[in-house]
Amino acid sequence: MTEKKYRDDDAVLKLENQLCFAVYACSREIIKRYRPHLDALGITYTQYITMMVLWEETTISAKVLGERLLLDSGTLTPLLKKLEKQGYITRQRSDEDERLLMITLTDAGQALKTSAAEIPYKIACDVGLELTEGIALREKLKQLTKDIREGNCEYSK
Amino acid sequence: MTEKKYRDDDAVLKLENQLCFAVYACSREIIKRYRPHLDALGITYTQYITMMVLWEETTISAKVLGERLLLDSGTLTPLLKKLEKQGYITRQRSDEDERLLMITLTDAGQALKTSAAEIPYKIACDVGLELTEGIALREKLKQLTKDIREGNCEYSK
DNA sequence: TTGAATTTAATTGCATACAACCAAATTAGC
DNA sequence: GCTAATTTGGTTGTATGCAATTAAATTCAA
Repeated sequence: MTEKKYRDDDAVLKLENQLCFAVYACSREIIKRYRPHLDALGITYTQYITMMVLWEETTISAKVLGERLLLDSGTLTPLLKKLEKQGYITRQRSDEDERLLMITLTDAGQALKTSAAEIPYKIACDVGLELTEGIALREKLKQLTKDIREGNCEYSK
Repeated sequence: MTEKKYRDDDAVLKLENQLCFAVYACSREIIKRYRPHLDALGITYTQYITMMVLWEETTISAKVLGERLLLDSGTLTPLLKKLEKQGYITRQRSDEDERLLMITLTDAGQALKTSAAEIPYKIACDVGLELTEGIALREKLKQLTKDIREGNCEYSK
């Protein structure tokens, strides 16, 4: 039983036992699957989820966009400039508050939605999860993300 | 019902409905939680999971290491050079096959494991999942990663 | 009302990720 | 044995991610 205890202590630092690595690896593999479909549209994965927010909102401040995507300005600023250069969005300061950078979907950006519409179906096929199972997994991950962000554990600062 | 159909079509491109974004966002938030603990050790998250494999194997080829971590040489090569510079590993060509770069844990690398041993417990506290629930989520993600990599769907190339 | 605190983007620096390409070593066929 | 194909790392270029800092605009407070 001493030996068993030894193995258990070691187990917490084994890669295969890490939830973090399971999430991290899965994320990268999923995004890799999107690439060929997104290459056809000329956008990256991060640009794709950014456009997704714009297809819902049409106009949104960079700050709120960052909150939705959980990305900060260091990531968003260059990404939004690229989307502007590609003609999918416009970037202009708010009249009421010059600090706010308002992002607006262009007609070309709206048109891109039509091209993107088939992607989720193609990916769903890859994933091979039942719809209800996929939804359950997604909601579990959302809850986990929320818990981690709120961090109600005093142990870790 | 026409209106309902319209809403359903739109739903597939909504950010909140994407499993990919749930995984992607969760991954980044988890890694963000690791940062303060890993900063104390002077390593990054990717270096941490790399060391995790070395703590199990002691010696491993760069190729097999990449297969374990699902990372390619473009990511691993500079990362391993940094770990070598920090004294945690050695990099040397195999005698039998000069193409193979053998990575070996040093004493300092082994010692680092002791410092890292508490991290999983601290993170587990943040995550706030029941053990069995965390295991279930982890295994679900592993299966999903496997399915995506194998990609038994002819629809997406 | 005016100087301090706050908010919001942008910038900088560092560390991934990964596709595409390249070079060296090895193996396979003939 | 010798050449072609394969294997394995390394390099390059592009695009994130994110902490830390800066700068401009706005709000708050005495």
